[in-house]
Amino acid sequence: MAKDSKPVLRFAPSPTGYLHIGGARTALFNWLYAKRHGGTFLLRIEDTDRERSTPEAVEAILKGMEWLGLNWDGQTVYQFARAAQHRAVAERLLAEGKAYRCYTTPAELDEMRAAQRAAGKPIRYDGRWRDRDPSEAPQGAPFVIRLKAQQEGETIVHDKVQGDVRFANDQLDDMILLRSDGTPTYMLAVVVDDHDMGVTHVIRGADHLNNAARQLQIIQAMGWPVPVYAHVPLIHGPDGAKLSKRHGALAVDEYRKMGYLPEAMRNYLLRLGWSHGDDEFIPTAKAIEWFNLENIGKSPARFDFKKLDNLNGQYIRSMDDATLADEVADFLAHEEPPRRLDDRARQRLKAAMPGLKERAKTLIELSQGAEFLYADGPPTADEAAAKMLTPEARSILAGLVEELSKREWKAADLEAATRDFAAAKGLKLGQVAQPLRAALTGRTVSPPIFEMLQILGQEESLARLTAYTS
RNA sequence: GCUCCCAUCGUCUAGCGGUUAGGACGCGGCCCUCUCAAGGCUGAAACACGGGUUCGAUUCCCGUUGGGAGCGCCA
Repeated sequence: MAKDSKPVLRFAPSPTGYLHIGGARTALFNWLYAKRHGGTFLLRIEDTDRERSTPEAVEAILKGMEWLGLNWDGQTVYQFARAAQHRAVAERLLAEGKAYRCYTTPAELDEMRAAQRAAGKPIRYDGRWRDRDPSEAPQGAPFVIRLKAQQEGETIVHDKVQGDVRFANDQLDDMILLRSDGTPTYMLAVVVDDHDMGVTHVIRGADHLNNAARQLQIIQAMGWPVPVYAHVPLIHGPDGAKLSKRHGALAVDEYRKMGYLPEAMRNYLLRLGWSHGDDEFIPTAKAIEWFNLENIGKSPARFDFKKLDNLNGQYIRSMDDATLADEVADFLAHEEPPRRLDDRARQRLKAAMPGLKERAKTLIELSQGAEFLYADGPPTADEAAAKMLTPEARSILAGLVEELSKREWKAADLEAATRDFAAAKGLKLGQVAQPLRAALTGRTVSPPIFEMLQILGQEESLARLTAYTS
């Protein structure tokens, strides 16, 4: 990268499954770096595996990126569409004597690997066609094109996260560039695409570190500039093993359904493997300002829902009430089946939000905690609430309703009335407030009850309370 | 088997030769309190092991052990 030019980043998932949490973090790091340096963030779908790539997976990846707010620049590049360019590079390498045709059959390769395994030898292509004269080629037999890789010296990957990683060239075999059906392999395709797209920085999972050395050999053979590499350690499950569906390797869409906020996800993912001193709460603007490659940790991290929950709760609390109310309404509308809140429900939701939001870690908890606001009439009491509404409690409630009816329907007045009532009866406030809560909300847990009385209004509140006093 | 990477509280991490090893999540206690939260205070909790280098190692080097990734005509 020239000193004054802007970096070009890319996220290059293969559409063989949904966008999982590891891919999401890789995308986030690329996106942040591009934003930080005023660069470009591209998206390339690596769909050269025709067998396993699906349109559904492409859709899921695009949706996931959008939900996470990771917008990319320009058109999405589909790798398969660029096969001709990939092939041209292979042909050029062949013409220059930097690649060769290999006629080894899959069966022969299997046999070779089995023998190597049995002998405890490293498993790699033995180069049996590397130096053969083309005239020895079997007529009309299928062949692949292999890179005539450097065999001496070493290939060094200068990595921003891993440091200088050295590979002895005799450990790297002659990789396939073009398959026997003429289609390019991943190794060739990435290198050619990154070059053609002007990619200057490659931030990707550490599972590609070994590949980097091989890709470097192609880059060198072509005499192309080498991008800056940053191989990010993988994310592990809670048990330390590779992340799988068992733990956190869910589609990012699942996190949406679990009620997490995109910004909280970004914050959590960022802190998983990257740090900025003791900072934990890092809104996106700060993340863009602070993100760098130097502070990416070298060891794999485990996914922890508890911490995500906490962070999500912090974001919920920091949001303004109107936005959050819309967020909840939107979340409910996406449920199966969808639930639509009418205007009154929305107004109550917004009004109750200050009390609601500090009691929820996810949108699910938030919407459930507000359940009693959505519809009129006495809510169905849950088990604990029903148990609390004993005959004694009901008679206390009856007395309270009488006092409340005389007051102005304002939280402070209602609370004063209730306190007076409790004092007069020789009861603790809780002995009155809890039955009140149970009758009004159907729960034993709720936001401050006097505020809820005010939000529900006199008519609705009394309707709910008297349902238990007659 | 071969190559490569990693190793600080249970988890995420700060630390970049000399610190009472810091923060966050989670967990315990106290305070606040109409419930539950939130908030405040507080407690328990870590340098994997063995050799070096050094006046001095969590920090630098080597090894061991333990994790992980890769070794396809997959990406």
